[in-house]
Amino acid sequence: MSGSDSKETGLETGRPQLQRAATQPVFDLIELFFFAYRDFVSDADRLLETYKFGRAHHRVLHFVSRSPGLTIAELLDILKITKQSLNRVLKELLDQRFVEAHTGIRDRRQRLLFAAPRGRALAQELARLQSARFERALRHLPEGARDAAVAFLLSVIDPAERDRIEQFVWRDIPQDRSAQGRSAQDRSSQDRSPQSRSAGTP
Amino acid sequence: MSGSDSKETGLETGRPQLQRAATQPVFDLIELFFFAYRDFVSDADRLLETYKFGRAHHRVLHFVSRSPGLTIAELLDILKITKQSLNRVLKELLDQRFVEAHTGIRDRRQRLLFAAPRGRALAQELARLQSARFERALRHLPEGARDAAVAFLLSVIDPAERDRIEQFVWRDIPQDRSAQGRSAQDRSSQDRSPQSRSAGTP
DNA sequence: TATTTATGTCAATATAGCTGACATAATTTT
DNA sequence: AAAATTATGTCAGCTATATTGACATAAATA
Repeated sequence: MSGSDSKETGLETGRPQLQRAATQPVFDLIELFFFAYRDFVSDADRLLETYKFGRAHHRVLHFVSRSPGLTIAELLDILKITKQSLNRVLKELLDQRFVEAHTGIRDRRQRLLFAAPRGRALAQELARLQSARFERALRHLPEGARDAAVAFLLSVIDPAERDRIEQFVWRDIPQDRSAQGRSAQDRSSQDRSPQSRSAGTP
Repeated sequence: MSGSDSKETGLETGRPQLQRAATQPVFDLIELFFFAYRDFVSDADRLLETYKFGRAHHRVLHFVSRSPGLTIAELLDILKITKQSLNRVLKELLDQRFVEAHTGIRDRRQRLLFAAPRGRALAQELARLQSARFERALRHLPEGARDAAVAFLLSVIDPAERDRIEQFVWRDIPQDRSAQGRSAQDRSSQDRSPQSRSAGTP
């Protein structure tokens, strides 16, 4: 499995990148991804502290806010945690009225989750903070950097998840107030790279 | 959201961006970053399980392996955790001989950390796994996607940290065996950081 | 010599996750 | 209608990762 590669580099020889790629780890991407993510979450962390909330609360609040009417099962599927883990933080968000749950209409077993006003406000502020970091980053990057970043991140995601996530991220949100965004066509217009889309690859 | 783009994006114009940026969160980047990172770490997680190690072990092993002779203080500075937190995992890595510590020569209070053979092997395998994800991603992206990703991630990092990290990531590694190599794009070769090392950083 | 530095360690606490077992109500199947 | 399945909740206990605070020791420095 591992080992195997030990001496052969093909790097010094100035070989084409492809070959090197296959043998030499891309340390820079690995490390930059780590550092970038660490700083990315730190913005929100600081604000959350003032509410005595953690990252788990943030994630729940974010996705509930982004998807009014989300069910527990859907949320679990997005977060990929157990219901016991979810329940702890969700309960706090419910108790403190950052989130509301309404019994499902079609299926009364379900609980449809909605961000309450204060939850919406907090979610918005958190998103604003994190957006600011990206905006600052993009401001100094060349044209097309945003699309390139989107395409890259999307490609890093598990192919099996990619389509679902893509749909989630750019779907039309059944939102009531805050400005809405991106429809399918919207995207295709300014769209990202050619084959950046999806794993379709196969 | 970020939606609006096509028209008021400002990206194309190069400047007005400020306006949109300030008002509409870039939900896509926020969410894609979250999902991409989640999948990124999951590769390593699976392998680490078989050793009964966690992410904390991975990080320590990775940076020690990448920086033979790293001191405790330097490692703490990279990881941004407390020495108590570090000590728990480091002790396990030392006990199980994935990492070795040698008394410093210039300063005998210091412990210089090195990856032992098994540690080097594991670190390499972990890096290989994570690299594979990036390689797969880049394979389907247009020319220049790698540079764009690097530039993006770097820009997302706190400006205060950026130089130090940049130097860390692309410096020449005092490596003994495994083939070395700087990336294709090759930064203007910069060697050891001016102030990167040590906590000296005021 | 006195102080500072690099590191280690003990104890208590918090957060975020996990497994397993069991409970309840609502829906679906038979 | 009874039985099975589904959506959700909950109790209990465990783990991993992190924190703060206090204190200890050896080596380097002032």
